[in-house]
Amino acid sequence: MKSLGETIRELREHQELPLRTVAAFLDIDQAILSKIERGQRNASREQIVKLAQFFKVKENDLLVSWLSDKLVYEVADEDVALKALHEAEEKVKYIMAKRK
Amino acid sequence: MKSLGETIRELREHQELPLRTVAAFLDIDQAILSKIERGQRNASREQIVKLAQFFKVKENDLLVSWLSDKLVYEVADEDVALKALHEAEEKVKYIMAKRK
DNA sequence: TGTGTTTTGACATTTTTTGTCAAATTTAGT
DNA sequence: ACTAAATTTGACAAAAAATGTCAAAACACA
Repeated sequence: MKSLGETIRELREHQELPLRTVAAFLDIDQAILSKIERGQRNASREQIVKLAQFFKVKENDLLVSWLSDKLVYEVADEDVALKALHEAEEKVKYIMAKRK
Repeated sequence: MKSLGETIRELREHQELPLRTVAAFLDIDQAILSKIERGQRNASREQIVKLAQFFKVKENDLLVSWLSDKLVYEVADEDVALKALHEAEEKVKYIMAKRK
C-alpha cells in the first residue's frame, strides 16, 4: 500500500526526471514537489490531476491514493481511527443511496 | 446513522436546555453551537470532549461520530469516496501493525 | 572537487477556520 | 395577535493553517 508520495516519486525516478521538470509542469517550486513526495506537504487536487496527466496514469488511481492519504492523516493518532473510517463508509453509502 | 450535530441536538433537547447553556459550558457563542448542531461548522476536538462530559456520554462515541463526519466531509463530491475510505482503512491497519 | 539534484528552513502571502456580535427569524405561550 | 425566549443568519475580525518562493545546506557521484 504505497503513499501518494512514494507513488509519484517512483513514477518520476522511473523516467529519470529531476524534480525540476515535474515541478515546472505543475507550475510550482521543486521544493514543494520534494515535500509532497516525502509526505511533508499535501498536494492539491489540481496537482494530482496534472500529475496523472503528466505520468499518463489513471487519474482515479492517483486520486484514491491522494484522498486516502489525507484521510489517514485526519485520523492519525486517534484511537478510534478504524471505527471512524468504518462509520464514515456507512455514512457515505447512506448519502449515496439517498441521492438516487 | 446520526451525524454528530443531530446527536448533540437530541441530547440537548432531551434535557430541554437552550443553546445558551451548553454554549456557555463550551465557552463559545451560542451561534457557533447552533451551526455545529446543524452541521454548518465543525466542532473542535476539545469541544467534543467537553460535550461528552457535559452530557455524560462516552467520549469515544462522540469522537467517532465527530471524526466520521469530518471524513465524510473530506470525501464528499469525490467519485472515489468509498475506494479512498477503504484504502485509508488498509493504510491505518498497516500503520497500526507496524507500531507494534 | 565540481556539478547537478534534493532537502531544509526562514519567510511572505493567501485562504480557511474560529469566533463575536447584532439583527432577523422562528417558536411557544397567553 | 403580542410578547418573550430561543434560534438562525450573516457581516465582520482575529487567529491559524496552507501554499508558495527563495536561497542556502546537504547529498550523490563522476
